[in-house]
Amino acid sequence: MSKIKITSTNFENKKVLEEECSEVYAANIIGGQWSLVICSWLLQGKMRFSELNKVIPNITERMLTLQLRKLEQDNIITRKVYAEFPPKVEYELTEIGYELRPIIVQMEQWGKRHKYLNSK
Amino acid sequence: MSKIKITSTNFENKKVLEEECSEVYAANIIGGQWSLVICSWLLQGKMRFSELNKVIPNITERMLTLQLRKLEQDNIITRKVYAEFPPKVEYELTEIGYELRPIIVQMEQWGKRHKYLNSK
DNA sequence: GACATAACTTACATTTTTGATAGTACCTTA
DNA sequence: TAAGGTACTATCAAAAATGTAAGTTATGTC
Repeated sequence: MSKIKITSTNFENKKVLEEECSEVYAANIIGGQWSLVICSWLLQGKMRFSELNKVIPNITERMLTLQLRKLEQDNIITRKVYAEFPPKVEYELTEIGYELRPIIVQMEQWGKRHKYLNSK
Repeated sequence: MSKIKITSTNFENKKVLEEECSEVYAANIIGGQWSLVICSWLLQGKMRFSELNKVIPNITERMLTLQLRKLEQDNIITRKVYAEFPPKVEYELTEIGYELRPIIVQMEQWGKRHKYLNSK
């Protein structure tokens, strides 16, 4: 996360692929280890940092911060800071963020089916 | 790829998440850097190793092999070896593999829309 | 003045993924 | 006998992602 060297072959490969395949472009945006869980929760409405931290098992504050920053950079979520004490920050999906819903729903269904088939 | 330490925190986190979120489970299967491109091509029908190598820009034989092996392990593709010379190996999506189509299509559409919005 | 709280940062370590390069086995054709 | 095609493997190195643990900041409360 965050430190992609723009001189690396890996970066170059991703760039080329993203240009040619929009599905890879999408995957690179929502492909972080915790991105999908975060988005899933946010589909139900905005949440605070601490709430996300609570409902997502095992994520560290560091990783949560990193993923939220990336999602914000990619315009998937917005970040709203309240001038209160103690601090309060709310995260919410953007319009295009909410449009991830059908993808997430389908992935969930597919995942369930795949699990089921593999358990037979 | 391939060498996940089952004692690592990362492994544990993935396991727990996959159990709770089928969409994360799905993402872990199709989330490799090249998996989606491979699947996209295979949606059009079976292909040989060398054909995939040709149409996918910049992928190395090593990475192609690794990804194909993983997809095979996960029952997304089948591998058929012909007893010919020169060697001929064909890869084809399984039934559940073909069922990725709607996901891929939607990710592609979403990706395009996202790109468009971000360019404005 | 010590302590708590929410939302972070920072520095460092480990794990995981990807890349570069060279080599292998097998058979066929020149 | 040598060269060439196909589908790989093996080794080593680099880059990228994730995890651990300890701060930090700003302000209210006891």
